[in-house]
Amino acid sequence: MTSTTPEKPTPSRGRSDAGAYAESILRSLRRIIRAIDQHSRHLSREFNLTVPQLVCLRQLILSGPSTPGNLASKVYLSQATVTGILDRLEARNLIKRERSSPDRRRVTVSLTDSGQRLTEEMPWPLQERFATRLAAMPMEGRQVIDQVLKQIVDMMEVRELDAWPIVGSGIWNDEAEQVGSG
Amino acid sequence: MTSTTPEKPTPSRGRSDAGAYAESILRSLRRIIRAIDQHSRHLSREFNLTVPQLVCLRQLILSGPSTPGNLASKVYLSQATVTGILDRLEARNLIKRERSSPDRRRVTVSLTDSGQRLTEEMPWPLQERFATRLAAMPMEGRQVIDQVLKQIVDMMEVRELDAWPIVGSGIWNDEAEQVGSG
DNA sequence: TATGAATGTTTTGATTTCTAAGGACCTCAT
DNA sequence: ATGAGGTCCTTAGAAATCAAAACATTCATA
Repeated sequence: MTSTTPEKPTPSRGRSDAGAYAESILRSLRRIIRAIDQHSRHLSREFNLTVPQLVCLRQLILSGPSTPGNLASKVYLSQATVTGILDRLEARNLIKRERSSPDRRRVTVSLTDSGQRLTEEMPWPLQERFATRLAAMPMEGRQVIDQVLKQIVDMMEVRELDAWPIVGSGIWNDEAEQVGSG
Repeated sequence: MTSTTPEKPTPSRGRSDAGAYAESILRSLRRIIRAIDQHSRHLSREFNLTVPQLVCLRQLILSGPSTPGNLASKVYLSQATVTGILDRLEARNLIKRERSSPDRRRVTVSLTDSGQRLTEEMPWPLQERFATRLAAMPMEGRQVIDQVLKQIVDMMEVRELDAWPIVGSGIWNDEAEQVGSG
């Protein structure tokens, strides 16, 4: 309780024209989340690994042994969630956990041989069809998808300092700040 | 730090240039899902309603009394998921369930008065900040976001119905999914 | 040395989410 | 009418997901 006392439900009305898009965006997001989940279950049936599990394993290959907390931040999951995922992977002997000697609070997570092998022969974590279609698009299109998603992340994620001008956030007005890369 | 992931296109094995975008897209999607989930928990703490619950309630206002299955398809959730959500809403007396008289398999779900009232004073299911920023964008920007998300949905969703031009040409058949004759 | 703040992980408790299986009910041939 | 096969909903079982609480450990400092 406390923190921000509910200073009365926000107006909630007043979505004049933005409203239509907002509804549609919400619907699309829901469908995307669902499609990802369904694909995850498909992978699980087929290869006995879910998408989050696969993502964690891949990250371990990419960055080498790591701690749960570190891994969590790399894959954008909470520490608690990663603990659960690691439990299941450990039970199947795909990763191992060891308490570090220097700082015994830390746990070092690393791939076992069979974990390494399995991960390497697993397919890409998102839909094969999606990847295929993405690859079939003109580069420009892929770039727009990438940019738009980053923009959504930017509009959605809560971050500490949050008082910047809303005016030109986007690839439409001008090149905008970061995001560029290339 | 904001959203600016230091995205140099990753040198993922194989994937050439589509790979870089694919990695980045996967990351962004994960972050979006997380942001939505976190907002849902925030709403839950603040108003005691999660996003899926709110979405179901809003849909009931929008379309009037409905059956669980119907509701599920409107909000893009499985029937089982909606059953669970309705259980919690019913326990709080925000909706009620009645078996239909003509066809007793069906259940009619409708809002109670307090459900109606509560739903109407709840805020928009997605981040206030997101909605605000969306509204602050030029119309074309919103439109592009909407279009891109729809495109992603289209690339991701598995729709097995809709006559695929499969016309058995042999080579494809053994791989072909369970299209048809289920 | 003791003690409290900080850090890192796991546990707890709740919800969401799905598929698959179970139960109730309807329809339509036979 | 009667049973087979659908349709609709709920239950079962499992994973993911988070915040918050509980543990374990380190570190600074009185």
